[in-house]
Amino acid sequence: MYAAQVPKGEKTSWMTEPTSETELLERANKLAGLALGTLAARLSIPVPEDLKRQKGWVGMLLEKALGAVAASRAEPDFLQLGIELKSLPVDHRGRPVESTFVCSIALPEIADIEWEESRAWKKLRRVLWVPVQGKKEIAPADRVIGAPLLWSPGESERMVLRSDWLQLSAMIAEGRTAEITGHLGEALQVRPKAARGSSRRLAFDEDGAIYDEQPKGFYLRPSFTRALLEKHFVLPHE
DNA sequence: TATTGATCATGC
DNA sequence: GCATGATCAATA
Repeated sequence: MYAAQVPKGEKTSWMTEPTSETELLERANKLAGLALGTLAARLSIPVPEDLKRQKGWVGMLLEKALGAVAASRAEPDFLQLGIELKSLPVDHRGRPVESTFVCSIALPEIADIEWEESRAWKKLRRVLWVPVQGKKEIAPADRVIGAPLLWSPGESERMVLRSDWLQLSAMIAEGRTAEITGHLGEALQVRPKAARGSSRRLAFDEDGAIYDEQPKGFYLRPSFTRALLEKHFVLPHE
């Protein structure tokens, strides 16, 4: 049915990994202006009424539409290209309405890792941001996809990210994870990341004693993603 | 109302 | 259980 409306060759291209940045960007540009319901119909993917029980639905949909390989791994979505795909929920002014999850924190190993070798940096060194209307008032099917941004942090952004990461990972390495809250970090913060409150993983305190604590992850604050969008797009003030 | 802490689905 | 994809919802 919908297949007849798809130009020849395009349907299969959605299923394969893009081989260049240009190809990825071309695909992403074609999605701009589309409602999620329209895209989902093309891919024969059911659309949920809301995202309460399918919080990652938008991200998964974009992955399929752009040809990312669906697999769990602590590497960028487009491995060959070294590019991470991130959907970014925005309000009517184009401002992010949520923080952006970056990566989980491997407590035992973070002590001996350099920033340049960190999971966080590997994910953030090159990101394809795809803004999507993200206000709850708009049903998922009606949310419109925005213009994509292929981004790498600039010098000042790198400094801020590195500084936050250094501070937070040092605290973890010193066994001071109990002192870490979401208040810390200018751009990068540490927050819980788990399937349930009872999830536990190994950690150690200042005396080196091992104990269980809630799994945590790095998140990008909305102020940071807002600034990077404003740097590349003209967004309304107010 | 902005932000932090809690939570949901899926795959291996 | 832990990685991926995130948003929900209580609270400051």
